Amino acid sequence: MLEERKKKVLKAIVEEYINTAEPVSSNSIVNNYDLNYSSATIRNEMADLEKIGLLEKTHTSSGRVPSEKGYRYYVDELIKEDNISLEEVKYISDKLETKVNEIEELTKIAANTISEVTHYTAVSIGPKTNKQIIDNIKFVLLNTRMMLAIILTDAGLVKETIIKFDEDVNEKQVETMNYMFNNKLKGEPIEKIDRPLEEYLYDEMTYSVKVIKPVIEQIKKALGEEQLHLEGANKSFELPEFNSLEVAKNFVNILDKKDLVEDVLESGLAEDINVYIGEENKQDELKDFSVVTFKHKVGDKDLGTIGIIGPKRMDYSKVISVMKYINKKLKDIE
Amino acid sequence: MLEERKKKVLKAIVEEYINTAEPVSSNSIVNNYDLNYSSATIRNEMADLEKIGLLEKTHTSSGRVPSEKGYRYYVDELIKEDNISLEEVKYISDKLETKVNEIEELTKIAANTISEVTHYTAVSIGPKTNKQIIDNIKFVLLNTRMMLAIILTDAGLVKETIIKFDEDVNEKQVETMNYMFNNKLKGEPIEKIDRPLEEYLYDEMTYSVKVIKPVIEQIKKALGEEQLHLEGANKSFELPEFNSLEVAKNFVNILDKKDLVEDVLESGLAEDINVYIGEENKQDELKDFSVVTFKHKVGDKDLGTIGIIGPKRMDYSKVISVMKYINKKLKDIE
DNA sequence: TTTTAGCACTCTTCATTTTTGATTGCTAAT
DNA sequence: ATTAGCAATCAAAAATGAAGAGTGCTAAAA
Repeated sequence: MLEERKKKVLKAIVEEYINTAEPVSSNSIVNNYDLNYSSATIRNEMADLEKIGLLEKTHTSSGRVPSEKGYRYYVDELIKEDNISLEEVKYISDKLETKVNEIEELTKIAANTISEVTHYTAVSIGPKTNKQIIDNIKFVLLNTRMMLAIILTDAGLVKETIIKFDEDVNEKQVETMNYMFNNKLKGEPIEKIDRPLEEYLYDEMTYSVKVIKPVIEQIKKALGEEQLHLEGANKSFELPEFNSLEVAKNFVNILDKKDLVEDVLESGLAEDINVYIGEENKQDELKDFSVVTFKHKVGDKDLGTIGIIGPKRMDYSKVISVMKYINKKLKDIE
Repeated sequence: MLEERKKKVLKAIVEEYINTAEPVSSNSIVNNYDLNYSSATIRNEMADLEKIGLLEKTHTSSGRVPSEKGYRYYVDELIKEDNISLEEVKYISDKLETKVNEIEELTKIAANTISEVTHYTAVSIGPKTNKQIIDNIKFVLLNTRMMLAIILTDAGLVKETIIKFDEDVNEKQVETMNYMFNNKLKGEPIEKIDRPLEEYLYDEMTYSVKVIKPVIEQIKKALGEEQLHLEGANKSFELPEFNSLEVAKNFVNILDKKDLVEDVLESGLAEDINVYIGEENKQDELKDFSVVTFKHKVGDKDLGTIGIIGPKRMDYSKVISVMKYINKKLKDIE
């Protein structure tokens, strides 16, 4: 347990560093934060905080910079109040009130809003489908060789996909499919659309493999496609840490790897807001960045995940407050 | 009209510069290209080419760099043969053979392929819908307050969109809508879904505005949404010109502005391949970049546009060859 | 007339040195 | 326990200098 004054010093240094991106000197916090001690006293405290690994120096005569452990302590112990202004609350409420017909659309809007308010890069991904319960499957014949499959889940998710055939298909066949698929799948989780089901259907239906196979294949493909979305990639480039070409390049590379970003969004374990600082990230590529994510959930229903990827020197207090507020708002909507 | 030797010198300089990104000296092209003259002779030619504005110097004692006019001359007059290898042809053919059910998907794959083969950043956008002829409109009731609208066009495009209602809707209403919309719109271009049509439908149908209005609104919205797609943003960052932070930042900013990229893709006027070099771009933001685009078209049917955004020092010969080949292949598929 | 060898001149790049200034840690006084 | 004061440290910026790549021009050669 840290003494009260040490906490104050650490908090001041973290916040000053978040603001300026420059190593923080003993003098600068004496002047700008209400610590009525001389710089020498602060220096002693800083030396202590460095000893227990919460601060770091870039070189012997430089100011201090928070270590990852320092940020972690700050996030866990030193941010108490919400850091969100009335204007921001208003702005967020307004944007989330847009009428949308699809959950994915809402998630995108939320990601966009977070990026706008925090000035960091946001990513989002639609709901994980494979655990969702199938409520209804509809097939609609578009023409003799083209059909639309529509899958509705209990979470209110609607997925459509086009299926093309190599031979003509008629209404009667589609009706049978409608019956068979619903009969077999209604109430089951989406992941049930698997190998055994395929075989069952081959057996059960008299229609050729040429008809059933593309249906199953395409449905699986469509449901598997995670729709990744990116907001405000350019915003990060305004930050001083992105003046290093290496950092900028790494960042672009990360955003370009969809699998990686997906993995980042999916690896959040906490109930509400996940914060991963630098090396805490499971992904090697992210060890110089911080990530904050949350799952948009109503009950057990997973409706998508939204995250921010930014520098370790991230305004955690703002980001977490905004995310909490948006998460709450989203729950209200659904 | 340029003398033959001057053409050779210009070609050599442009190609050397495309390869090395370094100002080209008289010596380097004497050694590496088959110009059997002394460096002094080449220097004289270079001075002449500079006088007529095809070359530039970065400072008095530096080698030459092509001017935009120089690149233009190179593109228009100096690239004759296709610059595409057997391996590349094979690679492209293989990738385009992937079975896809939607045109947008095919366009994405094509964009990805172009990016892979040329190592530049590719962007693509789905077809402009408003001129397409409506072949069929289908409405499918998903539940009492949710409906799916499916629009098929003569170009083989299928667009679906979900529509939510504030009041319950029944099958009979949907049937009437099916009839009315098709009756009024089949054979008409999509842009016909406009104000007069709305009013006509309000009059003609007995259902409340609460039902008709969201249908029209949402259909218009869904059809208006251009699906922008990006491939290989990170590839550009490997190029030496992107070592300048300013250039890198500009580039990220461009890619982030969807309207701008859309505009870039849409502003191609040429019949097949459009090449815009630096200041030739209508968009201010692109004056330090070059853009090559083409429209994926079958007959009059617009099926999407694909483009590359890269440095002015772009391998025009490779990019144009690859695009021509892919364009041809795409036509074969449809 | 065209081409080229040769050389002075220009300018960038890179490495090295010097200067400046911010900041610390320590010591001794408060 | 706190702080004033000061030497020591180190990065960043500025200044200096040497090396080298490339040109343009002139006068000779083809």
